[in-house]
Amino acid sequence: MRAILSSRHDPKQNHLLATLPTEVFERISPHLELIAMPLGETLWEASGQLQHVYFPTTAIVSLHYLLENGSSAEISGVGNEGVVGISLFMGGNTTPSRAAVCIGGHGYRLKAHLMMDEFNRAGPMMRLMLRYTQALITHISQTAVCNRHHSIEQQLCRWLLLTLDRLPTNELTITQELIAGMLGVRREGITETAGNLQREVLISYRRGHITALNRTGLESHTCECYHVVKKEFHRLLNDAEKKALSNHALPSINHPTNGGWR
Amino acid sequence: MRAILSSRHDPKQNHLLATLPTEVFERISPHLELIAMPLGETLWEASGQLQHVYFPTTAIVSLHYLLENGSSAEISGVGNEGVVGISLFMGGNTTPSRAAVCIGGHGYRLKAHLMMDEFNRAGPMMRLMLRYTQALITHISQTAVCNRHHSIEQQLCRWLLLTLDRLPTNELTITQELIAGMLGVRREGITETAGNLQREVLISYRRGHITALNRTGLESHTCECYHVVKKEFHRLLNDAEKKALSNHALPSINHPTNGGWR
DNA sequence: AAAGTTATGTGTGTTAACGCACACAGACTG
DNA sequence: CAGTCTGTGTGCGTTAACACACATAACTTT
Repeated sequence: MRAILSSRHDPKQNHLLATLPTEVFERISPHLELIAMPLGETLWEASGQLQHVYFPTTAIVSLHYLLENGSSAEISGVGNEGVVGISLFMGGNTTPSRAAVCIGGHGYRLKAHLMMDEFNRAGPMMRLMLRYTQALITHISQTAVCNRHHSIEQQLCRWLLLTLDRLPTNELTITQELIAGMLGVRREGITETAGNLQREVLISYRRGHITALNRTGLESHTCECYHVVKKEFHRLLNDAEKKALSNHALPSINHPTNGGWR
Repeated sequence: MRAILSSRHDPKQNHLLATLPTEVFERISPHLELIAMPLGETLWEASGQLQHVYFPTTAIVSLHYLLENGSSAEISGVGNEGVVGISLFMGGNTTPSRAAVCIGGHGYRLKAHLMMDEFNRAGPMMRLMLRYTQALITHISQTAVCNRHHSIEQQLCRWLLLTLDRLPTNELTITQELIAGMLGVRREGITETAGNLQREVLISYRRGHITALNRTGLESHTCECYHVVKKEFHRLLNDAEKKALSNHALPSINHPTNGGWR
């Protein structure tokens, strides 16, 4: 179900794809399939087998875990800075967690076996995926720490900032209920906290929409976790990409200055 | 500072080393250096560069994060089932977290460049390390979920079980204060919970030592997180090792039935 | 425009974990 | 064997987040 290839869509809106050397990109680009990723769509259930890997451009996917008692918690989000489905090339092919679209939009997907072929060349694609995986590990780790020690307000700000950083706008289309599910807290807790942030004119919201009004203000209300994650993604996927991807004399080109992930 | 190679020590006490095909093992084994890993020793500070990777045999290392306010939380532990220093081959060479020995013992280390040489062959070593990394990601993810939703008692039981599974004995040499640091809770919380568990004759303890008396009982007091982690490690590093490591017609041999990680 | 659906607002009581303060006791040291 | 650490036990009061129960309000559908 190949969708319309309008000029509004470009695989290089995904920073990982944009970072690949031309040679690699040209090899896979005929097989990149533009897809709509509507809010709520499930990419896989816990322990489901992967048929594709997904490179979001305007969508954001939440990797999260459902507990036996029905509560949930997000492990990490993935937007235009990343790829969904790392367990494919890490060797497990599946995980105990789920993946679902939490901000609707678009993305590109690539068939699992084509990704494996490219990964198995042990070239720039492999190195890029491993670096991304390392960044993701930091993100997950920081989620663990944040869950333990920080307040709902700090966590909400962290989540909003990380999400906004992946989008061109400063408006999110999402309900408070969904956010509560991500953070693994009660919906009422989000309502109360969002109310406070709105009173301080850091955000404004209406039914199903949140707009950031003051990013600096949000940053001052969040915890160090936001900055740690940010910094690590930058270090692994921007700073070092030139030298790192070109290990073993493989040239790397075409790195956007910072890819919006600042 | 090569230590005494007594018959009590054998690199294959580490399950990853034991899983490597003979050819690979024989290539690196001359460079495996037996080291004492005394309680409290720091393998690296946050953002420190890696000189070695470590394969614990009888020691257990805690990967954890120190917050600006001084509190801490463990991200994951690593014992004889794993390796410390994955950021080396993932491409980052460092992480924002620390690594310190939390159960004293021994292990083997391998110089960073030798590990990289072997990894870069893109053979069984690489595949094994990636599978381990995937298992570690599950462990970290589950820590995040557990931190959000489960009680101190459940978490203490999880931590004790995961730790005991890595050791031949059922006695741990560790203080309640240290455990509190791992779980990121107050020491008093551990004292109280441990008191309850002792009253129920699941454990017994004295100053600096904890002995498990009833594993089944502990399992019934822990949360699903313990089982999820267990199962995933088994799936990735035992079940699948034969076929998975031997992708591309590379033979795998010498897999201990379950390596104590049941 | 009315009806239905889904999102948000607010209140009340409950609780697990916290922070602090200090008593006590096991274990090593001189 | 006394002295000194360093762990463990216990008792406060405090608090953030919880669970549950509704009221209200904003979009959607017909």
